[in-house]
Amino acid sequence: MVTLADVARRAGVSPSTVSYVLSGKRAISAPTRERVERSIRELGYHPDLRARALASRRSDILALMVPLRTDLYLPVMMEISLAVATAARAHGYDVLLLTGEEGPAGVRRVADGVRADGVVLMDVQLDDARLPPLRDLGLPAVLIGLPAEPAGLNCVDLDFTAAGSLCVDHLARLGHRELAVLGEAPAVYERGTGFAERTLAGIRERAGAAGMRLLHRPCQGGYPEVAHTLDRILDERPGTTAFVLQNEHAVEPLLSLLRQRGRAVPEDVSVVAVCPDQVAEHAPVPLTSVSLPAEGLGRLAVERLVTQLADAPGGGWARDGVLLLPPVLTVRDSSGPAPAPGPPH
Amino acid sequence: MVTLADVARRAGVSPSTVSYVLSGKRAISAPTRERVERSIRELGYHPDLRARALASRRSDILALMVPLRTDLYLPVMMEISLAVATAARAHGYDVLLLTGEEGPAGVRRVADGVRADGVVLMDVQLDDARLPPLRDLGLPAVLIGLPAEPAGLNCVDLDFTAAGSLCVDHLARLGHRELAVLGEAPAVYERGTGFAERTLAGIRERAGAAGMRLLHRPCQGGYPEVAHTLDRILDERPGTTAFVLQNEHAVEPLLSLLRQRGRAVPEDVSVVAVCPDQVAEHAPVPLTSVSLPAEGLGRLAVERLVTQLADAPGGGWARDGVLLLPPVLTVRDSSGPAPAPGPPH
DNA sequence: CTGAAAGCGCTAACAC
DNA sequence: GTGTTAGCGCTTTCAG
Repeated sequence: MVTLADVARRAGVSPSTVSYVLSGKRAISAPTRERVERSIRELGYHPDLRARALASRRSDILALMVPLRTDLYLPVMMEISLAVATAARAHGYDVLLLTGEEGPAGVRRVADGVRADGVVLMDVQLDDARLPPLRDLGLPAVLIGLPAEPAGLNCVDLDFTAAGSLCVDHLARLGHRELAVLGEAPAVYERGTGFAERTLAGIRERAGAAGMRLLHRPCQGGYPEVAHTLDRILDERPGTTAFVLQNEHAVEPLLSLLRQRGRAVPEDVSVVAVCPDQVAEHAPVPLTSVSLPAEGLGRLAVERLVTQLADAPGGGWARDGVLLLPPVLTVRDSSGPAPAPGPPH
Repeated sequence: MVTLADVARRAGVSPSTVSYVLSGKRAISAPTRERVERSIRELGYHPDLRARALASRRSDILALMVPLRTDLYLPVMMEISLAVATAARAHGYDVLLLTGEEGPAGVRRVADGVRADGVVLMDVQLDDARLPPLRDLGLPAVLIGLPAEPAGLNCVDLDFTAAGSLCVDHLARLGHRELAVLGEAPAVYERGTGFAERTLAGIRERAGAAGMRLLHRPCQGGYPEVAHTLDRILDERPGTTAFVLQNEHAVEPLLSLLRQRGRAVPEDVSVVAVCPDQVAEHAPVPLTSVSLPAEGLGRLAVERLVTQLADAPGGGWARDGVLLLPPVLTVRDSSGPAPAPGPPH
């Protein structure tokens, strides 16, 4: 293995000079730099990142903790992960992949072993067990999601409350008065995943303001489950003309089933979803939707973390607090004017 | 930060003794070990992994290179990634996440900087640009997928050829004589992704042996594309009674469209897919399928890599060559006896 | 069974 | 503008 000392010897300079040429942390005369660079090239030298990490006390590694659940919509998680990896590379960092399975212990492992300079946490629960160790250990972190008590934490997320409101606004303007929400799986609510409830809150608030009737039913993905839930809804509120949808697993089934039940989209009922654009675009009926900006969230998380690391090398705390991205609604083919009131189906 | 030296001092032993207690690499008397362990506990000592990596010349990190493509079925990739992460942890390794975007340069980065002890490569192309650096640098590696020239490489994959054959066997036994293959997107074939062609080869071979007529059409996912391809197929071969399907993005559209075209599954046409079980189970009609063992592949890859690292610390080469998992077909609701020959639809 | 000491390869004061 | 040198915290010979 070629070491920095080898390079220095061959260039006839001291090791520190080579180091400084590499880091740019002090001025080097042109001829010296030239010789060092030639030496590096000729020897095919590459710095040993482990040694650098030890000596400099920074590993240039960011840890990313991704959920390990099957009831979540994997593509979104994957997209965020890849965005994090890509953004991290763009800032000179590598990414260490931790599974949510590890929980708080994973956070400790990383902090105690000094494996990473900071951590990005995905799938943050309202009362997330990983937060206490994070605070105790002072590990620089950014959360994707919003816990119940975000004080002193650096969080980024979609403004789900506003997203919910936006969906309702759109439907209200189209004249809809009877709204049904096909929610996330019950497990998601029980677990205390904030986004589901925030979306609902936004929907509720705006539906109330607009004088709409509202029915909310949690719903697991899959045909049988959606069929059951849909039938209950239509039974209870036959006049329902609009659906808001948050569970990506329910998109296909819902559209399919509505057609089977003889309700045309968007002529008879409108459907609006909160989901990734890709899902909305590729649905049987392209969906009017508020997009879930997976890529943006990942990139943003990294940028905030990198900033934090630069500002306070060695464990500074969040300076920016919570950042909620404003939702954007794209009108596609699944929403239209409420049908003229007539005899129930 | 608590260091090993602190622990040693407090326990009244030498640093090396503490190190040996930790590594178990030499016998330690019970009382000594006891004092060291107490000292560790009381001080809350955790070894600095960077220092350990430098001194021991192993980082206990595995690199994982995941594709960064949108035309691939992300859930499979995600599942493999998580399986790799989980398996790696079970063997005491952390996982570094690299994106395929980095290509050969990524492999070099890891090897040159000694960031990881080995690497797992996903989405391997027939003529993969990452393989030359891998061979040159002697970085221990396992590929998930099968390149054109696997000599000297450690590869794991599903036996896609056998998977194709298995699908055809099943359909042949049910009496089908006219078979259509809805293939992967054209881009996938062009790129030289081996699995698509291997599946097709298996299908071709067996269909020939069984005297079946066979039509293959590449097909991108999405409703419009599948609709177009399906119509072409039915136009060209109205007597088609069986479909084999490999592109997960085409599952929903195909089933939907068949229904729209008045062909009942499985009464009029049978559909068999090569896809993850989860996709097969959650389709509108649960699909008879050969499962894509994402989790198994990930775990297997890690196990082989770990073995390789243990056998030849510091860059040993593959010892086991190629391992292809035998395919397993699960009969669900989408396949049935060929309909009695009658007038075309 | 235990200790002393020489590194691992790089960084960053501290000198000049 | 450059060199000297003491670490970073752990592992691992070599001695005993």
